[in-house]
Amino acid sequence: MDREVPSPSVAVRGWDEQLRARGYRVTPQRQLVLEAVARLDHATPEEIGAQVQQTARGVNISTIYRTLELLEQLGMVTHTHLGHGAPTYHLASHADHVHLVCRDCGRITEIGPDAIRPLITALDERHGFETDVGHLTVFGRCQECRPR
Amino acid sequence: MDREVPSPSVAVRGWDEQLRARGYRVTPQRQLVLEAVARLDHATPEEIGAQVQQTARGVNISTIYRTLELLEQLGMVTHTHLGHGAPTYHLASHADHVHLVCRDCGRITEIGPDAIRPLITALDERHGFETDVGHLTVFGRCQECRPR
DNA sequence: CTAAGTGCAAATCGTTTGCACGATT
DNA sequence: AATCGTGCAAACGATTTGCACTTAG
Repeated sequence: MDREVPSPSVAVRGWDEQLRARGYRVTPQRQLVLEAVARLDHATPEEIGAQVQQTARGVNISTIYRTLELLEQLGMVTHTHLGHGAPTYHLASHADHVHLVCRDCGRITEIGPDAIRPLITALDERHGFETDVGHLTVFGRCQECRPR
Repeated sequence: MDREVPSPSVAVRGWDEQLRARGYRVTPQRQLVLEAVARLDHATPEEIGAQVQQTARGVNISTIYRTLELLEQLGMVTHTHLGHGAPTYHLASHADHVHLVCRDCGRITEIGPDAIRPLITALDERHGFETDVGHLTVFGRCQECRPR
């Protein structure tokens, strides 16, 4: 790839160092994917691919997948399943929230972790289960779609 | 299909009436799928297909999908996403529970709805959101896999 | 008899993989 | 220069669809 690597709108502090430190290489593709994840928030691999294309044509979708897998493994991004299709990725630093997905209108509401504190505590105390908050999605019906 | 329809090990009371009442036909395939869902609990379409095959060979996988969609629409069955692969189906009457999925060992724990009552209440009061309990899956780490 | 349901095969969607070429260290 | 990373194309698993044939009502 003939594109140079400019200083990124730093999405993750020291992302490049983190890569090198663990023996991975710093490539334009990896930077672009990370930036796309940061910019789009909750985007599918395909959407991330499209976003990346806007800067550098020719980045293959399989590279997107491989890169997302790597970044997730390194703890920089995480994914959640909203609905039935492809998973959506977001920065790990932005993971501490829960998604409410309306089964009728499809609207996705993001809420802070406060509402689920009691759940987390209950699962911990009663089942010894450590909840992965960022991965939690609650399906149901939103205010507008509920019968009054 | 040359198989007669015997009285089923009734999985859903009046399932056949419910179908006819809404203008749908009662077929051996639909009965078999419903029985398979009831018997297997948390089974994927493919597993349900395999179970159905044991009684009647030649039932196509696409029929399984179409039937599950219908039964779900009629409120007889529901599905949940445990992990990344195919969704799992179970009887709607058996829906009032939550799944805890361990990201490390993959173990699935089923717990009663009590632990999430506070969550349901909070989402309702604070966001007007009506939670679909049967569809809720919590990812995290189970007691055995947590570092002590 | 007639519309609804099914089987079959092909199409589609999301994702993964093998391999040769190119780029980072 | 030696690997690691990428692009490309093909393989894959899960699900959907078009269409002709079958069957419940």
